[in-house]
Amino acid sequence: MATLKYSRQRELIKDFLMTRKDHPTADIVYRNVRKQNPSISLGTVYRNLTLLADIGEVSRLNVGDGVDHFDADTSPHYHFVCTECGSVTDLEMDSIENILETARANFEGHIAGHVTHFYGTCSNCTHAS
Amino acid sequence: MATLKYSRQRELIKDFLMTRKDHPTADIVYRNVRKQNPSISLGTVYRNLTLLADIGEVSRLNVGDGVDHFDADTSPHYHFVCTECGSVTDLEMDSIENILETARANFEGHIAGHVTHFYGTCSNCTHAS
DNA sequence: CTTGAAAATAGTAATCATTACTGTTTTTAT
DNA sequence: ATAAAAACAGTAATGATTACTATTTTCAAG
Repeated sequence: MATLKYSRQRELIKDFLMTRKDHPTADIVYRNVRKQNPSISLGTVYRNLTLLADIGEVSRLNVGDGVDHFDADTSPHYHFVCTECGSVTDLEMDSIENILETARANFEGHIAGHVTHFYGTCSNCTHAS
Repeated sequence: MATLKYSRQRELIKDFLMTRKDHPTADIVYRNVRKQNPSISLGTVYRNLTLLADIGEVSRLNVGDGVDHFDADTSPHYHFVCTECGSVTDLEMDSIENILETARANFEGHIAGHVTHFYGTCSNCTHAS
């Protein structure tokens, strides 16, 4: 039930997200998609981002800044958050999925996954003094 | 400047938090502290939790459920979030701080720390079918 | 022990991200 | 072509948190 129907708005949102390697918030998506479709509503952006996240076509990131970020790259990777400028970027690094074994070692219950992000000062902000 | 002055309310909040090993939200702190001081206001609870977090006497946890949790135990440790019941508990496990080295390996910038929490089904919810 | 400036409070209003609602428009299977 | 299901635009509502304000506490200095 609830068969998915085509929506131009959803396509625009997904397309925009794929052009970005930073991780925009719903509001940033909204402001950009409006350039192609000035009458799109913020609610539509939210609804579609949630829908896309639910069906696994995008992922929703919570990095503790009070706003959700969205990423069209759903492959497993890690993120860095700059505490100076607030930017959220991908981190090229080896897998740390072994931490799941560490966590499972003496836990009564089922550990399905983990949420990890790193924070500090990005190279831009480090050099900007 | 801004010398800290004693406050009975702040003491009640801190004391309550120390009695709990789960990680209550501001609202839960509020509802409990009211038992000792029925006239305390929610704003006071928020302000003091923020203040205590700022001076490092408690830590603020963001586990992605849209509400901040607070922990009187500021020593480094990890948390587990049950996706069934929403409970947030401590995880007895070895250090995974080595992931910082992994992350720093080829990153231009300064990685100061990481935020990690695990999720899944707690033992209660696993057994409850 | 007073006292007054700084800090904190209670209560309430405001903010901000997000979700819900509603009447209208699109999509698409038949 | 058509009509039920989805989606939409626009707007109202929600919920956590912060800001504001007049009043009360704290506490160092006289």
